Amino acid sequence: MSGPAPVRGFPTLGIPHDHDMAAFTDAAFTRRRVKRGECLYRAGEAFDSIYALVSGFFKTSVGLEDGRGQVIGFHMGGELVGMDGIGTERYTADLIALEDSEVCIIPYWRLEEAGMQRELHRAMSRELVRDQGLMMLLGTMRAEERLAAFLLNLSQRFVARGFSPREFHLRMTREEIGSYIGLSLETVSRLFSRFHDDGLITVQQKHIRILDVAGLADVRAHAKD
Amino acid sequence: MSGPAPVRGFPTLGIPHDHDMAAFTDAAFTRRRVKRGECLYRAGEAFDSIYALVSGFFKTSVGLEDGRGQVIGFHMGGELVGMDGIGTERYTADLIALEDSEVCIIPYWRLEEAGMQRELHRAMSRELVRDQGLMMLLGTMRAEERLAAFLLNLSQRFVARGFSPREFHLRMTREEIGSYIGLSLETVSRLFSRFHDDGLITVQQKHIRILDVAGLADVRAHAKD
DNA sequence: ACGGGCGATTGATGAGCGTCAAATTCATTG
DNA sequence: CAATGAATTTGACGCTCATCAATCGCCCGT
Repeated sequence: MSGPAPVRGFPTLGIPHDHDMAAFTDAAFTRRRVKRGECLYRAGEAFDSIYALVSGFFKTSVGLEDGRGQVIGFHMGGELVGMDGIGTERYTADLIALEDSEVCIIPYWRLEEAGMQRELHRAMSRELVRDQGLMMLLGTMRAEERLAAFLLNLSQRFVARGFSPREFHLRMTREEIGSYIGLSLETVSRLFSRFHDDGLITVQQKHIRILDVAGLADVRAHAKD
Repeated sequence: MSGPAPVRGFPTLGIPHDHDMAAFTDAAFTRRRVKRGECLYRAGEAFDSIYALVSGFFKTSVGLEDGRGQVIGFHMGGELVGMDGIGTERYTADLIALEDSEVCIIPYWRLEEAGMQRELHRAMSRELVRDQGLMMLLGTMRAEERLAAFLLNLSQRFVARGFSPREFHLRMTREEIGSYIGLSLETVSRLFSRFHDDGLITVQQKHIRILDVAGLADVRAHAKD
């Protein structure tokens, strides 16, 4: 009696395929356009709605009273955000658009009557798994591995949405990347340069092209050597 | 137009008060006793049930194929675990009892017919917030602050369950603590000794007594000095 | 009760990465 | 189009914390 083989996959930092989102972006819910830099909700505000991201790019971040804060997630079209507010009736993080975007506003109470709870469960569960991946990254990986994992994850999510997996524009600053993966902005910049020198990627400002996917995956996998 | 003041609280690493758990531990669901070291589910196994922890102490951990792994949560009576399996129909982490314990087995499909989805939403949302706290800890805090935050969180959770907030038994090893908060077991041990020398706590093996709550909170709050 | 083994403590050493600083490039606005 | 400020790059330095190693003590089972 061996049972199913344990899945020991590498942390995903986000599930590439968010299917079944069509139900959330249906015409039944009101849409809203948000411009770059705009904030959909802030930590502490009363919770009322969940947001289905239709298009664009977002970050969620939390702050400490002493000013220190951290980016805890990047989000793109097809993802659901705001579920952190269900438990306490208040959002616990800020959601900020990193480019002009569009969202669907889904009042929480309407989920029940719409019979979309299964979808909500799945979305929340996926976020729990995503968080597990980020905690693994922050807890066990070294700087190189973190950035490689970050880039590969972005690549996966872009390709799942019909964009090129090898060439994309970063919507966030080095500082935001560093905050997300637990590094200083200088270290992030240095690692971009090193990956560039090693022929793994090309970097021009926020434009990234991945030249050697396998090489990046190796960086991510090998602890030290 | 100022809006509600943003709540900039310190990461909680777990919500002390898990009310409304009574519905989950009702006689309607089958109970099971697990002995120390036993495993309720493993990463990769087919998901079917959620578990309501009645009594005892547990850890959840995930592994990497190269052997590196991490403790991603400690759980005690009154908490709900296993929701990570909903999205993929497979658990994504191991759940292991750290002492003789008791759980309620809640088949996922029975949640709907029991009308307990609201409770499930709340429980999952609280876990999302807990994960946010741990990511903050792993991403922005220094070693001292991490251990102080860990101890204060344990204290809060114990008192919420009717135990003493200032005196308790650690159910986990130094290695498991270190894995959870992103430090080596040696650093954890050294910090226990330092806190002891500073008069903040007394440590005898796994028996902890908190002497100076405010002092610990200060360690947690002050970045450097 | 006793022995074996795991967990914990403590020290020494150095690597990794944060911090400070300066120069450079890019983006945005008047 | 020029100018100002923000974002990025790169270097130098040092601190924090991981690693390696040895010892000690507690807990468990026989």
